[in-house]
Amino acid sequence: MPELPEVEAVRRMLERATRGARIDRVELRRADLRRPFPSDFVSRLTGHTIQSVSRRGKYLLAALSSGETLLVHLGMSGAFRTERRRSSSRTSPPSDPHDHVVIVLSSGVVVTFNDPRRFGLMDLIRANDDHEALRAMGPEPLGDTFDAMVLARACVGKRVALKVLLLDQRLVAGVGNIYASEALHHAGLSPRRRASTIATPAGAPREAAFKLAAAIKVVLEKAVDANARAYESGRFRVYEREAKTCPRRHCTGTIRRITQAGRSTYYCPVCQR
DNA sequence: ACGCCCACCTGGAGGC
DNA sequence: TGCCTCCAGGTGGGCG
Repeated sequence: MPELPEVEAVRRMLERATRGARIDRVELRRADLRRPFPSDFVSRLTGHTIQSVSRRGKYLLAALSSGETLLVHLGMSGAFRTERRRSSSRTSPPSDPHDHVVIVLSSGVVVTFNDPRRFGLMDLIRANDDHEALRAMGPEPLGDTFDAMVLARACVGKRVALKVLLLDQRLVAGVGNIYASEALHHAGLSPRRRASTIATPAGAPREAAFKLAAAIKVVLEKAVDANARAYESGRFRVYEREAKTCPRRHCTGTIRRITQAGRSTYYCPVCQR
């Protein structure tokens, strides 16, 4: 599930469910996800209040009253669910073998992190600089700091395919395999095109860079809105639509699936150049 | 520095 | 029914 729009939906849900509540109890069901939890993870959470839940790229950041921040990445299959604690029940709530972390809040809300593939990540940091991925992360695509100039400068001299570059979180934060395909289709650009071709050697944006920067914003904004209304938004223009007719008006192409850097890319060879 | 490959892990879908 | 293969929306380490 989780690229920027889905992570943003989770952020909104978590903020509503947890903001201002104190963490009364933390239950760790295993010692690691993709990496081990900090050894003092439980004690550094317990007793502190969740002040806000923000997002950076695909990471969630819960600011705690202790001054520390709980950092969460959902990986491929991570998900949170929240429920009210049933008062006086001594039996544990229904759980699944992939419920790895259970956080009980003073408000009576129980937040459970479930992650079958365990590609997720949880850590505690004091500042954003404490975490390598955050330090190196590119601009937020929906903010003012990301535009065609930034995109073009990052493309200078790069022989990688555009699609592959879009997955690099150091270029722009939060774009994943689905929205990379979607943005390229929206921009009318081939996913196989070398990144360097959208900028001049000096790093100035060509027409394609303006189109692509704008397309990234439009596609992600729409998905954020759609996710805010209903969780599984589900309608993509090219992703998982191999052999279907290209949805672009007046285009008669057929969507193709190719593999780039080991991942599926979907595109229309007719209208994406 | 760059670009490519693969490993990390489980589960679901589809073929035989 | 079962067994096998392939596929999955992310990351990062290691290699040439």
